[in-house]
Amino acid sequence: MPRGRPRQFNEDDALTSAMLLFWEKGLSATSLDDLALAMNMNRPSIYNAFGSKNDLYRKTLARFCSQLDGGLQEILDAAPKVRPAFIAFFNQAIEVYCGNNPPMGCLMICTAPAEALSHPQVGDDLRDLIRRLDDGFARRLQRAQRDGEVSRDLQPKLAAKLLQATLQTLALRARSGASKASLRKIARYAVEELAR
Amino acid sequence: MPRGRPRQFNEDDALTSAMLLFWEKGLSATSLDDLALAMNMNRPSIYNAFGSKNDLYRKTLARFCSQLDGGLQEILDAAPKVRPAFIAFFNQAIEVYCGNNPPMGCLMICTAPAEALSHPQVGDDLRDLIRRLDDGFARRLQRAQRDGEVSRDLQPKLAAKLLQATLQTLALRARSGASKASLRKIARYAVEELAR
DNA sequence: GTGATTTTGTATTGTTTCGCATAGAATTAC
DNA sequence: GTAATTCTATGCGAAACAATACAAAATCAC
Repeated sequence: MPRGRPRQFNEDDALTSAMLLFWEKGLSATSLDDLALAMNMNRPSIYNAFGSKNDLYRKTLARFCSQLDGGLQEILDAAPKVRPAFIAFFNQAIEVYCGNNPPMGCLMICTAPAEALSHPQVGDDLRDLIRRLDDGFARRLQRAQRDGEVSRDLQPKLAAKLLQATLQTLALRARSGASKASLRKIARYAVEELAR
Repeated sequence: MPRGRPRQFNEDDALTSAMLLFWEKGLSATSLDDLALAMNMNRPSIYNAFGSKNDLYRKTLARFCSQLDGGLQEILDAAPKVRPAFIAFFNQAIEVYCGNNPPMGCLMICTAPAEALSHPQVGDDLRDLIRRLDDGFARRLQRAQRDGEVSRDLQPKLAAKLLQATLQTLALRARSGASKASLRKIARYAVEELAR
């Protein structure tokens, strides 16, 4: 049990509120006043709990990515057949990318690149996510190759990068207003053409 | 010949300087002081010549895109064979994306999504570029289909969207530090798998 | 030359920004 | 109870911000 005055806010909820704001407006365009309002906290409490604005942004990135890279990787591994696995993965991503109003795409892909050069740590976060997804996709394709589900002369590492390109285009297109249906078509075609 | 005091700056050079700054830092993180310094202009002169900071950003977007969508579309149409055409297109894009130090990717793809929701006109600019590239790619694939270069059951419009996904991943990966060589591999594999 | 016109440079507007200092409130340990 | 601890709340302050006002400077038309 902590000693002092109990916190008035729920750390997880506050982080979610911050994430939604960063997701919509990006890092630079979001002010601490905006955050304080949305998180229902005073600025000093934010500093105390999460550090600087940059720290807070990176914490929202980390949680977003661990869910994406964890929860979705699970989907990928669960399904026994590779193509339904990827289809389910992409459909879940589409739900996230289009799940807000207006659709906001991917927090990382749509807001981090703009900051990556000014804030090297954000660049590192971006690079890490890309690499983890490349690796996860490649492993799933290699498994499918062992299972004889895909051609022997498919190149898992390169195909994985194009499947991630597909994920990225879903994020960007979602943010620019594309419909779920059109995104699902892209995903289905990508899986047919790239994992065969 | 203009009537009043002659301009001390070259509009094209000034726009280029502004573009490089926006390209590196994005719209929100770039201040008018930064711009004035880089463009070698006073703030009032910037307003007079280019309007508000948003207007200036969108003017840099417009010029960047017209070069991308014009100059590169030319490459695409010039080559008689579809796969070399796309390879040349992607290699040219890689040169642009990795042509600065550090590599900055694509001005539109790496900086506009973050602003797209707060500034609807930027969202429109993004949507327009995506649509124009989809259309240009699809037309080139249809031509290849008429020429018998690619399979009759290839779906040009969907394949075009995946080729654009390839272009986008090149931009994002360039900005997160990937080497030209690794990007060229991705491009080559994408053309092999998607335009066949 | 004179007046019209456009750009330049200085200065300043009022706002917003981040991060913190400080005092007050709420809880636990003893 | 009292002291220690931790969070809250008001609000400060120095800096940065976008945008404009205004006069001086530089050109053209005539």
